[in-house]
Amino acid sequence: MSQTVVRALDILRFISTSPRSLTEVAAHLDVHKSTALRLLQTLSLQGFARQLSNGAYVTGFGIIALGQLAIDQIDARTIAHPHVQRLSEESGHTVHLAQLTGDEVVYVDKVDGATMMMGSRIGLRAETHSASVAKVVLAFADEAVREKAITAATFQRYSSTTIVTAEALRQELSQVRSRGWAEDNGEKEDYINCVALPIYDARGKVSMGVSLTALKVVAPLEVLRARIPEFRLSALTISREFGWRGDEYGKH
Amino acid sequence: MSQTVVRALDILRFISTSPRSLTEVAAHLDVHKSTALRLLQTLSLQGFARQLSNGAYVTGFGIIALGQLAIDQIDARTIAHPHVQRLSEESGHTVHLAQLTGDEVVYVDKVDGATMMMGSRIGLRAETHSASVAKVVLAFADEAVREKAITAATFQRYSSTTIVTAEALRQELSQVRSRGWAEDNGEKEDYINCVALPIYDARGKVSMGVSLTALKVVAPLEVLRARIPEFRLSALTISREFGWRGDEYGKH
DNA sequence: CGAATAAATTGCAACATATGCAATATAGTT
DNA sequence: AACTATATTGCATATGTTGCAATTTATTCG
Repeated sequence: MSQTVVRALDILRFISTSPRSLTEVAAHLDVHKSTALRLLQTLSLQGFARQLSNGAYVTGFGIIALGQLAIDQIDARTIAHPHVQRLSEESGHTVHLAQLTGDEVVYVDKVDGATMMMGSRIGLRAETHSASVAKVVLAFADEAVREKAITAATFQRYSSTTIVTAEALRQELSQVRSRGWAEDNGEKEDYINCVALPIYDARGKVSMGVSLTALKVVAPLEVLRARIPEFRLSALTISREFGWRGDEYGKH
Repeated sequence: MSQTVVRALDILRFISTSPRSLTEVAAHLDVHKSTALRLLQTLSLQGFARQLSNGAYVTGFGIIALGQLAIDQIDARTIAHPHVQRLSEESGHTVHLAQLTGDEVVYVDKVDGATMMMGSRIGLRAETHSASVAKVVLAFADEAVREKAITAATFQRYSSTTIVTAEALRQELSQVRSRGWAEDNGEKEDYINCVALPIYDARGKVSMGVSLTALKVVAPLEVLRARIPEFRLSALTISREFGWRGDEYGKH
């Protein structure tokens, strides 16, 4: 583990949250200002950081370019994107595609609905105990993977409906397996709800999920539930493109 | 300048082009495999790289997340985006916004037109000697900045119309200043053309440009030129939002 | 399926680099 | 102009990175 590299990457994360002065960066890393300065100089020369006219450091365009290339490289996204796009157009809602990576579920695609732009971000992890795409992927994942994710969950309460214990999450995931889809009833933001379906691959495994998200005032949970039959057709089509050959979607 | 950090960032750029094995990364960096492995392990643990099931390394989701945050942080983009979006919708063409950073011009926003998706990427630099947004920004930039950019240009020939000498570029930029807009007549890709206008800021300076891009078969240069009067209104509006108070757009 | 080959990984001592200190330069405030 | 705060640089040295050798794992071949 390279301490110097960890520090440099930590700087990148720190300056991505808001413009930061040299003094702030040194304090954040708990190193001497000359050390922080040399790391920032290296990052800047390489295009990964840049200085505003007031001296503050922000993320450089080199990161943006790499991020864009990385998004293009996500295989799952290439295959599923036309479906995600169409689902959003047809439903008018925001559609997310997320993928299991290690023991967390990460957003890999997203098309915003007509009425709103959401705070979720490609590249960020979906909350294990609230996000419906995380629930649906973990519900159908290997038990070892599921338990590891549950153990790592923070169970931070965001609203009155947030799941805040491991046992409650296990029960919820059991329900997801029974009915074949996951829900988020305002558990992260109390004015947003969504439903998610699993995507099966060639081996019949689930490592991806797709969700429909909407403001409650625009489409309450019942409205999203009513869309599940047609949503399931899309999820089936996506699954088939990933090589799934099962007979009964959502039931095995 | 931190050699270790430079190596790590070089790895990030290398693996962003296609999935790479440990052996390839070590050869690329010209270091021992154990050195490359430790750097890759550090990047992976920090979420900046990840390993595919076959052992190859690709860009991690941490980079994607940072790239998305960085895009959100670009002030120019926040202000100009509604206009860029509207311009693309109204014209049906791809619209780019680019900004001078140091001595190069970088794409900071882009909305694809109805007919096609383009290869240009937010975060990447616009070609100094061919891209119309680069020409328009440099034409109206300080002479010192312009000369530095011209000196650094590669003048690589991409098509029969590419500008390949510094003197020819200076003449081109002089013409841009005279008529008030820049053009790319298939100079990068011979089937694409575009026109670009400067954006003035509160001090009457130009550090941003906006362009309309189209396939020649869809909209030849004459068609794009014909759009300049209305395009100029948009560029004026954007300039005013950046605080410009001049009387005669494009003429001072 | 075992042998051979190639790639990946790890422990550890050497040494090259990253580090903090002190001095200096620059910017901002009173 | 004086004072304070922030940023920057040269340099000696402490320490973290490095490559080597050994080991483990994966792949290929007969």
